[in-house]
Amino acid sequence: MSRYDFSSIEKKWRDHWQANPIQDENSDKPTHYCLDMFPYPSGEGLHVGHWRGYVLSDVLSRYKILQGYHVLHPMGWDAFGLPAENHAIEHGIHPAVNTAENIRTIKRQLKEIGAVYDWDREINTTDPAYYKWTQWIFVQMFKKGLAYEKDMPLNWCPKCKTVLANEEALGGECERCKSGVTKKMLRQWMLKITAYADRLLADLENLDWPEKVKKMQADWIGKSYGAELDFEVENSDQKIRVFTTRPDTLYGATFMVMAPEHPLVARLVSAEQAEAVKDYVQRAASRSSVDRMSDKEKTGVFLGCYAINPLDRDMKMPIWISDYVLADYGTGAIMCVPAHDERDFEFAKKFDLYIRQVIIAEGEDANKPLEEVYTNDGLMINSGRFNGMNNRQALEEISQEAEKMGIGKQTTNFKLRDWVFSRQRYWGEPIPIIHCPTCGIVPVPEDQLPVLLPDVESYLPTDTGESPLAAVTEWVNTTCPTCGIAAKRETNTMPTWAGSSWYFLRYADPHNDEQLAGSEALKKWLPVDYYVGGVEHAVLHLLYARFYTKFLYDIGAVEFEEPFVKLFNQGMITRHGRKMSKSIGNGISPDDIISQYGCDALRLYELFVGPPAMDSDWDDSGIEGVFRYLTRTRKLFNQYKDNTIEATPEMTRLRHLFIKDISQRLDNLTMNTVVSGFMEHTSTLTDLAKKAGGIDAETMDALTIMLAPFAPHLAEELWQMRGNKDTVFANEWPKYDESQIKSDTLNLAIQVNGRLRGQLTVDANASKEDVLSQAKTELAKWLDGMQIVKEIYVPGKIVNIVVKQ
RNA sequence: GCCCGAGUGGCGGAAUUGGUAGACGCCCGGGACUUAAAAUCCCGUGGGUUUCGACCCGUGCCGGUUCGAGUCCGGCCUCGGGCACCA
Repeated sequence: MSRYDFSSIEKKWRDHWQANPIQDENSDKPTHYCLDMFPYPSGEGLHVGHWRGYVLSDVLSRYKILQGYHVLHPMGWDAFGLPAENHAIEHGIHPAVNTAENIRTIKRQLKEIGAVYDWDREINTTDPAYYKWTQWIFVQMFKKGLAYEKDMPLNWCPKCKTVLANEEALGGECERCKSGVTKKMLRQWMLKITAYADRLLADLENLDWPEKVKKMQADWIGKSYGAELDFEVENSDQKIRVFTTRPDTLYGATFMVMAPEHPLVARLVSAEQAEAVKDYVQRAASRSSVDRMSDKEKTGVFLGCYAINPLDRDMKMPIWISDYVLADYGTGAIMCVPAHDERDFEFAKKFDLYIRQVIIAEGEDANKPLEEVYTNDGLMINSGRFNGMNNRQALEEISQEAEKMGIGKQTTNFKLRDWVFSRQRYWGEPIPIIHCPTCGIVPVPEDQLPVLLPDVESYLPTDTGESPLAAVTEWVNTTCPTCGIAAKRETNTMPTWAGSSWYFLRYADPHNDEQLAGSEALKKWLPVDYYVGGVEHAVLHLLYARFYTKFLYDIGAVEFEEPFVKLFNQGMITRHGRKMSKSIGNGISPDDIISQYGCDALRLYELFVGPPAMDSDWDDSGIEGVFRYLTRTRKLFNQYKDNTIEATPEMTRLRHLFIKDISQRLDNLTMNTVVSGFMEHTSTLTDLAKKAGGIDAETMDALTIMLAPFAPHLAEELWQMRGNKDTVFANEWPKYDESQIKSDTLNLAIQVNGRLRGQLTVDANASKEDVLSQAKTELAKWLDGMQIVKEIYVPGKIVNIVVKQ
């Protein structure tokens, strides 16, 4: 038997499904929405690493179809973004042209995977009919005060020449080009995602998502509980407000540090220190965040003035500025407790500031000098009437005390910052805003949406912080929709995340031009039941999409608060241990694999390569194994398709075991072991068939149906080979009966003192005494001359005889 | 520094959650078929000792619990990932 002719089989069924879809669009079955994170249509096309998630979601979709669901499994394009724009800059070709070309390639590739994508629902974020609604959402946010303009120091990527959101500038590096990010003072559009911080955090709890992703989001939102406290400044009527999570350490606050950008710095600085402070502030402003973070040692300058510790008014706290205090977290100023905070300790050591210990480990000598920072819990010392109290309790009581004194209140703080939403680039949705000299900021009226992205002469970004759109004067100059006088359009565009923050809604009703999606369609399909994609979007796309959904819920546009019920992150496929990419030259094109082995084999290997949630290394010869399996299965059906016999007891038992193993493993998403299961059980079936001279119809049916989600082309072929006229997907997933799996005999391991000494086959109904006496006969040579201490029998598993000399 | 993962044959990985470690596959070796090769099929394949019946040792390291530990507990080591001055 030679290798099976996959190419004609696969072509035949692809064409057949195109003409005869396996699902009825008007079905009234219960619905299931299985979604892939839609791709950016990169010029590199897809490599086999991308396919891992797509195969997984396709298998799950087909499984759901066989379980009687009407499944929505759509695909589309997240097509705004820098690569297309950079390509345009280099070649002078409009990004839309290049993007369309890339989409054609990837769409062809996706069709060859044999996926059940519903191409009638294809969406493209750069389509004006789509981004009309992206802009509409922005206008709604503006109306609710959630989109606002602000001057602030922002992450600026000098290479991409645009501002970046905090989420795009992790570790001070541009998410796209890895350049060091600098700060630039610019007037930018912001989205008030912080207004949703509490809900975004609280609702994580109920999501069926990987714990890792939930934790990453929770950390990113970063809620902390503490108090805001006001400190008087000596010889001044100014007060400095700080945020602290440790009010219990208030007696140990011996100095204070403010961010260099803090508005009070200029007012408080003494004449003697003015020069030094000015230098420091300027230097801090000019340094990139990478620079600032790479500092090994703390830096700072004394302001020349003192704050007063409210609980110990004799304690004069020198006020410093330092860039280790962040201007945009808390109040931009901190009380420093060097004895109990590592950073404050380091700062105090560097500048020789007073350290006062206020918490001590239980049982420790209070007079022993503090040698290193103590951050654990303990008992209060040097803290007036709180001495001897547990510090956790002191935290409560000192907070209350501060509140009573009118100098503080309990509060919470978030690490999450508002979302910098404008980009100084061409290839994005224009922000639908008009600047009018008399009316100010006016949103484009909804009936005038979309604001079309105009053509430009040059796509080059500028250094001025202005988008290339600013040069298109005939587009920029418009009239105010409110008062009608000459006005100018906003020239910034939206970040690429804008379109992807709500696309999953659009698939439900992709051609609606009245609403972003009709409520009937939304009710039918949403929220997404199963979302499959890479972990790299843990705090970007997934957080933004949750925010958008909550906002749309608040304005009544959708009826659910969380977009994705269940999330699965597939692992990366590497080659020689490295991520596949064109620049490294280790990418493997699915096109080549398909022409050599067919897409069913590729699908199976994508699953067999390793546990779906873990990274796996692509092995060129590994696919041989699954290909051989498909060949053997084809051969088996060729041989026995007409030899249907009565099921032998062994065959019946195998069928139930086969169904159980595949079903359970599939439900657990351990796809690699599903493939193992197919191989193992099909091999057993082959042996049984040889012995019996045929296979029963029910077993052949079950195998074919179970194979269908994994190798749909071959399964459909096998189904047809046996004379069936309908599609294999019209069947129901086969069921198993546990009682049919039980065998008449049990194979037991027998041990002496926990060491394996043999095997025993016993009747399944044998009594404990019976089994033990058989085992002892078998173990005679090990028990001879020994005293039996204990006899253990775990039914169906093991016998262990414990002996001693 | 902090927070997650993960360490099992030559390799990718299984192990029904405390019960026969190494399923399934790759690679490799032997055989059948063939003029030959490819393809296919069968057998072998953790290490060691061996009187060929079997016996020792083996899941990163050290210790513990248990009749029994890859799995549970305590302490380390290594690798991968995430966050990183958030007061």
